[in-house]
Amino acid sequence: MKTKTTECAENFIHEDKVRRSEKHLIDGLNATKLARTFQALADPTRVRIISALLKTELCVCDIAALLGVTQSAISHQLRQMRDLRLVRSRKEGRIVYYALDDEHISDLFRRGVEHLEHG
Amino acid sequence: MKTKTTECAENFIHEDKVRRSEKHLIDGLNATKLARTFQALADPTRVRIISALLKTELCVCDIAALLGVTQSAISHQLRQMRDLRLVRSRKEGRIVYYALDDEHISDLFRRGVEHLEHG
DNA sequence: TGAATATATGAGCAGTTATTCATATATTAT
DNA sequence: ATAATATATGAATAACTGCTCATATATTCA
Repeated sequence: MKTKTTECAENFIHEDKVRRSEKHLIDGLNATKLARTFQALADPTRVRIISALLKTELCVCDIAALLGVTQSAISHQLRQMRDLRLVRSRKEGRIVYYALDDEHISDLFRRGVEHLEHG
Repeated sequence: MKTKTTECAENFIHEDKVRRSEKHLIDGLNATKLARTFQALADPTRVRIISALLKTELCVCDIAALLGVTQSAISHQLRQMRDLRLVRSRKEGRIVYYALDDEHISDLFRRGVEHLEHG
């Protein structure tokens, strides 16, 4: 036969290690969910929005000005974040206030910051 | 003048809230760093690789077989993860073993899993 | 009513990313 | 030396993402 092998062996090379690993292995669906969770925090603008909302609600306008980002960009991100249940909104006249809506995420966020600080 | 205003006011709308928010605001550079940290966990394949390595080291071949992903795909991801210092590698003959190299990240990972479980 | 303001949104674009495919390198076995 | 095996990697591609630009909607104000 030709020299044709990019694939690994048919059986595991280290059965023992694989068995040990299998127990904690995450399945595809949960991996996707988990990845999506982290994805929510995987953008600088979203990270800054979250940091801005840590202690108080803010209107779109002020978030945009505070971060030095376009109103449109912020609005798009906020919509995404609302779909992900990261933030909730409250309308008062023509002003819309956004606030954090998920302590899980803000908890993860805080952990991330800790690692940044003494990592 | 024409009707031309997509921009918000020149001054903040809610000085008080903005002042409160400013104190905790993350700057662009740190936001980028933080986002990159979470980015590392923002992909299903990487998440599964991490879960596979939680309790033991594994060779590339076994990781690929265990996850049902191409050797090449795994190898590419591992390279990226090594550049990010998420994993380290050790070579023995023609076999390369990978293991987790960053408890910070695996800590974040575990937190994420917790949230999945009772979230 | 009409102008101004705050926010939302669709389309398009540019940059990024995960995977595949082909192939290279390194090590072991025959 | 030759074949087989384990891993790495470059190029190409397809999908995704974040932003901009133009514009729509909603509300307030004069």
